[in-house]
Amino acid sequence: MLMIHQAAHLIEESPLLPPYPRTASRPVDDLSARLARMPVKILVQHDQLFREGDDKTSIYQVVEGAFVLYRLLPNGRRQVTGFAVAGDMIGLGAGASHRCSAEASGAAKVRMLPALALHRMADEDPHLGMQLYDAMSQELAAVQDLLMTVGRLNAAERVATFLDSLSQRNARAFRPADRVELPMTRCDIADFLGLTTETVSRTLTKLANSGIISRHSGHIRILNANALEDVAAGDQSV
Amino acid sequence: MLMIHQAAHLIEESPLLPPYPRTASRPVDDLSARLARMPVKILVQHDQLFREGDDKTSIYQVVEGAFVLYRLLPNGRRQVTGFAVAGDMIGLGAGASHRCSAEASGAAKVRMLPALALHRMADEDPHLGMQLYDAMSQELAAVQDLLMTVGRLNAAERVATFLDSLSQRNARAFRPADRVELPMTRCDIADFLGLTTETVSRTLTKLANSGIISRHSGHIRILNANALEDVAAGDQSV
DNA sequence: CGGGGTTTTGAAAAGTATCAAGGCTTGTGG
DNA sequence: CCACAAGCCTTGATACTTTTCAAAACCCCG
Repeated sequence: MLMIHQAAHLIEESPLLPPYPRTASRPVDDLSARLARMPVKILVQHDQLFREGDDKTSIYQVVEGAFVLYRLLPNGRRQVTGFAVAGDMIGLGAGASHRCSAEASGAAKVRMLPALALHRMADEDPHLGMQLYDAMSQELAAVQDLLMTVGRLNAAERVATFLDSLSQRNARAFRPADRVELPMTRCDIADFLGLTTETVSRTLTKLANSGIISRHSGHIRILNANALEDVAAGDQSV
Repeated sequence: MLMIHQAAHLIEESPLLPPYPRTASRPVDDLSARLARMPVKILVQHDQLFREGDDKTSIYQVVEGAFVLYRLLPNGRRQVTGFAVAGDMIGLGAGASHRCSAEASGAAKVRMLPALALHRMADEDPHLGMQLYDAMSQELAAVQDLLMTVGRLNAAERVATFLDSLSQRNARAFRPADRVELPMTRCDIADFLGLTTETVSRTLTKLANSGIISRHSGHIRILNANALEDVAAGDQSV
């Protein structure tokens, strides 16, 4: 059961802006200020913010935790389109209904802004439209990167690319680049990369056996970043 | 060699707005009027409007012909991100450089609008930003659809989905839905769907042998639309 | 300490890519 | 008008990658 919880908790501005698994949008300046005054909703693992096809009543900004954004086929197959972490916007887009589902991958907090409020803001602030344009451009770029990864890379290249992008995200946030947290399940990663959990697992095993990474619970460590990039680029096999 | 050709040729407003292979943007209202007064550039097959990484000096609207939008990996593998036909905008996006290459798949004409002019328009017209936001939202939706197709469908489902979407595009344009033009090469289709040309060809052969389609030069005919949708949905194999 | 879910591992099967060659189209030039 | 050349498309045989099915190992939490 979802709960609304009032709290004056400021969103820490995370300085990372990776080109990749980030499919959710980065905060839009004017929006951030407005959102800071909005109520916080608390979610537990597997709570859904919304589902594909739902009316777009609100947009959200992640305060804490991580979300998995995905679409489902009638037969149950799933494509994860992105992961959203603290600072990311979820639910932007001009349509009247959500084009994907958003689910908390663990305990999480979001701020919510009614879609109507966003429209009012757009009428009043002539710059907001261009800021939203900018945010969507970045989302588009991220999905195009993912499309290339899924459409043209083999399993090892996909997994290595994924780890490398997370590592680079850390570097941008001035965190150690060699420790990569994996808050999502193998299944989430597989559905993101267009693989099966077994293939993801096997590939991680091979990378570990090659001495390129080491596995630990909840995270992996990159032992040889150059080799990882070589694998991602297809210049080295595992 | 590319040539600039002045002509007062009005862009015919094509009524189609498919959710799918359309990755290029639909014209934005205020933009259309402005573009109608811009010069027309004439291109021949394989002429490139721009390449990935080029400075974004102009944006374009297709007047005639078709364009292939794609990204390349260092090793030459290619992912086609979309096809642009008459009426579509090419090159929209907030970044300073192009994120993909655009190549004419045959003789083509475009109108070009300098990027600076677009920025000036945005400053003057407060609605333009939201219209661009809208256009990018649609592009994003199209790429997400494609991502799902490439990441989670098998070869037969991908090809059937592709043909079905082209058919539906025709229906929306009040053209016969059973005749589907294929102005692009098998290679373009393969690079769009994340397959090889051989697999695309084999799949078309199977669909033809099943009596679902018939093949002709430059187009295919859909003989059994229901069966095609079943194949696309994975409810029927070929 | 136990139990459910996740992750890893193995063996076999299926699907797609690769390599190779032949056929078809289209446009060109004799 | 026909022959030819070049590129595109199709088809076949084979190899490889990834999935599928199955089971064991691991981990976290109560």
